[in-house]
Amino acid sequence: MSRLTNKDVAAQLRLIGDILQIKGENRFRVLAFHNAAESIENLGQDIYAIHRVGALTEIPGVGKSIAEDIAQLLDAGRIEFLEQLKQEVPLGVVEMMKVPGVGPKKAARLWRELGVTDIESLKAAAEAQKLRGLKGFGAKTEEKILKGIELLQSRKEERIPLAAARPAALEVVAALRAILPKTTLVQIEPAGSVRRWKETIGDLDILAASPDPDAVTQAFRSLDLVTEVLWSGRTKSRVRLINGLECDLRVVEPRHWGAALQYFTGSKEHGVAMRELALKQGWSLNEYGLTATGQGDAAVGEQRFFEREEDVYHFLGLDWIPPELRENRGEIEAAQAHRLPRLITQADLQGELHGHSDWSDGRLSIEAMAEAARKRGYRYWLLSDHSAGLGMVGGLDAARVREQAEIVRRLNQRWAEQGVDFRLLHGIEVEIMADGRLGLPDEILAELDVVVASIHSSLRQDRETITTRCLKALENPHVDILGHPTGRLLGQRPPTELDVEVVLQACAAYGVVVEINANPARLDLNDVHARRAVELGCKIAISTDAHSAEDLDLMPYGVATARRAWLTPDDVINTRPLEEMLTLLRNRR
DNA sequence: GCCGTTTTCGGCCCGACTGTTTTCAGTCG
Repeated sequence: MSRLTNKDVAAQLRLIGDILQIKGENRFRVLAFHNAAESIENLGQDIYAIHRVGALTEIPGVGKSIAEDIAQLLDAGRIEFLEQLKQEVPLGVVEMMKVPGVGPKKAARLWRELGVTDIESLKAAAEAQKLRGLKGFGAKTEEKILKGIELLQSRKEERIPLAAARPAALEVVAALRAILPKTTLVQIEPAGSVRRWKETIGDLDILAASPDPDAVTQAFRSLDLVTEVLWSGRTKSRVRLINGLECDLRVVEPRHWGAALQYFTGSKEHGVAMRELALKQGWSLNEYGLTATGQGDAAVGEQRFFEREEDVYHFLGLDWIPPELRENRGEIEAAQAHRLPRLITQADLQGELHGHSDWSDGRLSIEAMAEAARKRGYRYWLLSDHSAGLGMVGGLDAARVREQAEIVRRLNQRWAEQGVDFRLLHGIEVEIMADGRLGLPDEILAELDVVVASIHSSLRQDRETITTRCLKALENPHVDILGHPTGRLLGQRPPTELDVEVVLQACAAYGVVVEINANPARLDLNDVHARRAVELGCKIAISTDAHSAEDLDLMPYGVATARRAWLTPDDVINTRPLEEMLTLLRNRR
């Protein structure tokens, strides 16, 4: 039996919830399965490890019953309850819920009343205009479903990388600011997962505050960036942008701004937890503000509005929670106890510890890259070109490394003479070869300031092989940093099978620093794993892995990932002054 | 099915928009 990931387990539980939903089961029972699935996906630890110590019920949202289902799945490869459910409802009917506008109720009726069992037969039925015969279904619903199927089948990736979505959201914001006067457009900001800096984005959410919502909605609908208005109401509308992204705009009155921004930033799970917390204090929380339920001290119906978001949190007894933390992973409890971490910021960084020149696959000379780093305010930058042992790009052999050393020495000498406070560190991104040996001999590695070790090839090795390979590399005392540990490329290449938990434990034990690769296509480690790494005692380096000067500007994505992982400046070594940072590396043994 | 500053029962977040319903259910986020 192949090993399951947390995501696989979550998918099975979610499927149970979906089938129950189609069967019309109690919605809270459905919710329980969906909540448990969400919770397992957000877990920093491998679910097998939790199961091994019998701690499944300690996972939030997992009780006795769901714990038994998970145990069955991990031990026997199948959940008996799910197998029964699959006998009752065809999987194609569950799939039908992916079509926009088709939920559990419609899917169930299409199946029972028309005999439609999957998306293909749904399409055929809609084309034959059979849907409009059903009570509650009309011609518009039929068209909407056909269009939805087309959209679904044309779309390859459901979510796009933040680096593509964020500029698009900012562009919409800038375009509206350019058209509307400040008196009409009092506030406007991207909300949703863009504001939380989530690594991938489903659609864009933008929030505006205005005394004249119609004017803002009108301007939004007629932007040049908009190709299609999907629907549009009094305060809320959805369009498709020229880049294919869907974008929602919500307009509220200025006095509602604080509550609305809290509401539309999400995540859904954070929002639900916040509204539950408010209820306990006798207030119902929505996007407009708080309304007293009569269960607390305030009189029923009493309302509170907030022009600033922080005041919503403060009113409920919480410190303001940075958007990056809003995933219901303990941030509300921490804010209540006034124990939120002092999150790292870009300004805390003093240098970078992973980058390339034209000696391997970078675009610029060593000097140009170093100057680009210096211009961005860094005090040090690590030149770490690829080593030999990596077939696809011209990796450096021992002789070339020594040639580089001379160039680095001369550049540093020149800056020193000019009184420039900048140091070019000489390192390598040494290849961890398929058998775990490194791409350069130890005596060369010993001559370098910092060694980053990474995997770029034989990415499809099985879990045990690639984990053992990585552990072997970590044992080498010259390895300082483990680069982009899982090798994933968002939307292009899945992570390797690497047992991240075991590797992080080894990094903690050996004192190897773990990288958060800031390139938005990588973000590797991701937020959940980075948080786990620090829990296990690892230190982190955040680096862009720059191959050009512009790549250096990708750092905000790495910082955001670190913030989503709850990291403080203390957890990250490149917040330290040069000598202190180097001492940390050298003292690891 | 889960959970506990209403703790082993009785709750479980909230509202906008659409389509087709003449008063609201379904979907979505």
